[in-house]
Amino acid sequence: MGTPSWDKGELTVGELSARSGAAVSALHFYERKGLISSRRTSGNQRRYPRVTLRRVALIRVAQRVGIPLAQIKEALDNLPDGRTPTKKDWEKLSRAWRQELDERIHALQQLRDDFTDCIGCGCLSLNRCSLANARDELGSHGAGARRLVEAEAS
Amino acid sequence: MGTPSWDKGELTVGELSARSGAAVSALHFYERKGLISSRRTSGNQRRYPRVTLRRVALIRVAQRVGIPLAQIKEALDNLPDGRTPTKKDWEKLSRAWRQELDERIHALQQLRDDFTDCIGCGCLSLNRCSLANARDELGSHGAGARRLVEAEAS
DNA sequence: CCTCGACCTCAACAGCGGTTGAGGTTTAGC
DNA sequence: GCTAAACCTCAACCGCTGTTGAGGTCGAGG
Repeated sequence: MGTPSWDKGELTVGELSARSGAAVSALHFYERKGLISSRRTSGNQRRYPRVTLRRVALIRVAQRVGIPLAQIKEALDNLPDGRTPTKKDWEKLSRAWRQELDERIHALQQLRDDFTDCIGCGCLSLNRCSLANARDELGSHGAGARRLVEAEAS
Repeated sequence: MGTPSWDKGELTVGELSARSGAAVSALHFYERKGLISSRRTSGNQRRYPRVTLRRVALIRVAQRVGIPLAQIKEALDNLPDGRTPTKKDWEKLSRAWRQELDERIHALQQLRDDFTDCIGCGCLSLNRCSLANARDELGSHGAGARRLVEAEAS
C-alpha cells in the first residue's frame, strides 16, 4: 500500500481519489470535462502526475465556494498541465481569479454583516442593506409612489 | 402603472419579479419549495407582502455565493413569514448563518491568498496551502448529487 | 362589454455535477 | 499461472434549480 513498484511518481485513479477526497467517478468526470488529464498505461489505465493532486485540491475548494466547474476549467486552462507555467500565465490567472474571489468575498461579507446588522432591528430590513440595493437596477419605474410607500416600515 | 388600485401594499408576481430580478418561473419555484409564500386573490392570483422582496433579495444573494436553496429555506423557516420574528429568532438564525458565512469567507480568502501567494513560486504549490490541508476526512458520498462538503463531525 | 396582457397550472425538458451498475480488462501479489 | 482487487467504458439515472410551452383564466382600461 505504500509506493507501488510501478510507481514513477504517478498516481492511479484510486490513489488520487483517496488522497484528494474526490470520488473516482468524479475524477473521471473532471477528466471528461477537461479539468484534469492523465496518461494511460499500456493497459489503458490512468496515471496522474502528482501535480494533479493539487489541481484537484483547487477544484474542490473552488467548488465548495460555489464556483462552477466551467469557470474553474477556464482558470486551469491557463496552466500548462505539463508543468511550470510562466510567471505571466500565473499573473494573468491570478488577477482574474483574485477579482472573482474578491467579489464573492465581498458578497458574503455583505450578507453576513447585513444579517448581523439586522439583529438590531428585528426585521428583514434588507432595504437598508447593500444586499437589496446591489441588485436593484429596477429602472422601470419613475418610482414616485414607491418611495412614499417605503416609509411605512413593514 | 404606479400603485395599482387593488394595491394594499402587495405585489403581483410580475412586480416581484421585476423588482427582485428573479424570473417569474423562479418565484413560482421558490414558492413551491416553501421559501416564499403568497396569499391568493379571489381569482387565484398571487399577492406578495412587500417583505417578500427582502426574502427574495436574501435568497438571491445567498444563492450567488453557492448556498443551496434547502439551506436557505432552513434559515428562512426560522423567520415567521407572517411578520416580525422575535429577537431570539433572529439571534439564533444570525448565529447559524454567521458561522456558515464565516467559513465560506474564510475558504475564499484562503483560496485567493494562496493563489496570490503562488505567483511567487510559479507552480501549483497548494500542498503548502491550507487549501489542500483543509479538505481532510470525508469519505462522504451517499445518495444524491453533490451536497455541501461539510467537515462537521460534531 | 371586450380585449389584451398578465396571470394560472401542469408537464416536459435543460444543464450541472456527478453516481450507479453492467459487463469486461488489467495488474499486483501469491 | 491464477486470482481478486482495481481498473476500464458506456449508458442510465439522480437531485437541484430552474425554463419553456400548452392550454386556460383574470382583470384593468378603453
